[in-house]
Amino acid sequence: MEQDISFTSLKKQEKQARRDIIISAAERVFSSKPFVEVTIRDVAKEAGISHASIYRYFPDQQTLFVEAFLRGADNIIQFLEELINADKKVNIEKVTDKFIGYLIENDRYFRMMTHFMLDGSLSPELVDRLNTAERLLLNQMDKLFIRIKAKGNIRMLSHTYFAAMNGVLITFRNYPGRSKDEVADHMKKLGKIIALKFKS
Amino acid sequence: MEQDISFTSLKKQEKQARRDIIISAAERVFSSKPFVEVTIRDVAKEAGISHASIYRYFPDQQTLFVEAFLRGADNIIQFLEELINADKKVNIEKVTDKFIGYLIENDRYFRMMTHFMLDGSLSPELVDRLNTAERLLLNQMDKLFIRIKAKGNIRMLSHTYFAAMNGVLITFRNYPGRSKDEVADHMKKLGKIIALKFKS
DNA sequence: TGTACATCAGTGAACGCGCGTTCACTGATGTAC
DNA sequence: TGTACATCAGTGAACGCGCGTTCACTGATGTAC
Repeated sequence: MEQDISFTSLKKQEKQARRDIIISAAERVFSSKPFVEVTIRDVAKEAGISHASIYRYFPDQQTLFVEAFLRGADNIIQFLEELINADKKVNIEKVTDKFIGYLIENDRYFRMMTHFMLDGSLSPELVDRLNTAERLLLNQMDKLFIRIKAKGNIRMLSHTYFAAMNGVLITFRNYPGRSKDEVADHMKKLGKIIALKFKS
Repeated sequence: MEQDISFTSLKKQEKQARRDIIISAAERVFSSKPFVEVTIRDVAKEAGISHASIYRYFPDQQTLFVEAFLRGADNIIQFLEELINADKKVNIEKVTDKFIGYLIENDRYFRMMTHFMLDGSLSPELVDRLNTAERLLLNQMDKLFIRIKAKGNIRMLSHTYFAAMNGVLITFRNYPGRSKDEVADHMKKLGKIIALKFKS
């Protein structure tokens, strides 16, 4: 019986490992093209399996994409947490600069985030999970503002700061005639302006 | 001959009028569903014609959608211009509040704008036209900052302000469990925080 | 050890659908003589 | 005035494509006796 349990659980682990491989493949595909253009066939090809096999691990496309998004959201939150706790004296300019750099570097997170923010046709369950992730991110920003001793309604500041960051990244994403580096530079300059405004 | 010219030009006018009707129909459809879900068949139905007829007036879908967007962009710019010139003494809080209200009310403009900002697969010609419109909008914001005697690089302020506005509208568009009015209210509150930061 | 059976990952082919676009046609209107 | 023709808006049907998803099957592995 004990044998049996460990065999079964090992199988489950293996299945989970294969699931993870598919999610990672999905993340890679999301790096390479706009969210709405990513297909099940793309992900399967990237993972090196047949597209029909995806359905051994996920009931449908939406579930797979949500899993990939949530993993990305976790990474963003973790990065921001480390960033805020890195130094004894937190510096909002530095945090903003590095945060923008991270989101540019990990473009897929940003792609997925904006897609889910704009998509109105989400199941309530998904909206819930999305919202939980957003709240965790805002909690980190709250910590940032508390540590710089900001005045007023902290949560509202976090909302505004978060929205402004998103806006910079979305608005200048396709800055025509600029290289990737020039765009990053411009975004960081705007980020600095925002950081300074939120400092006082 | 003179007869001939006036007949021909009248025909052209009529054709243009029918084109305009289709564009208006497209705008109405864009109000009702996400950009990527709008089809040629939707627009045709809204305009009361067969979907094949669209192709008498526009070479392809993209051209029609771009025309609709540019008309929307013109409206936004005009609204902002009037807003800034409305009072003798311009008030950035008031301008921000009304501007956000306008974009919420005319949701289709915002939908189209964000779509085009995020879509990386645009023809260079379209990118150009899009950019021209964006620059006209930023020019208005420059005027705003000049009139409130802002310090520093005015254009960079406009970029930051514009991005922050976009961010607010995108980030809280699907605020779960809130009514349309509550969302508008929240956005305006965040807008006020931004306006105050840009005032000093 | 051998044999019949169960489980399940993996797959190529196919289904059903909706889309943008094109085609072949109709019918109304104006023109030439 | 009548007739043959040109123009063009409008259309239903069809084409070609790509997608998410399902199906029927194979083949490997483990289990029961």
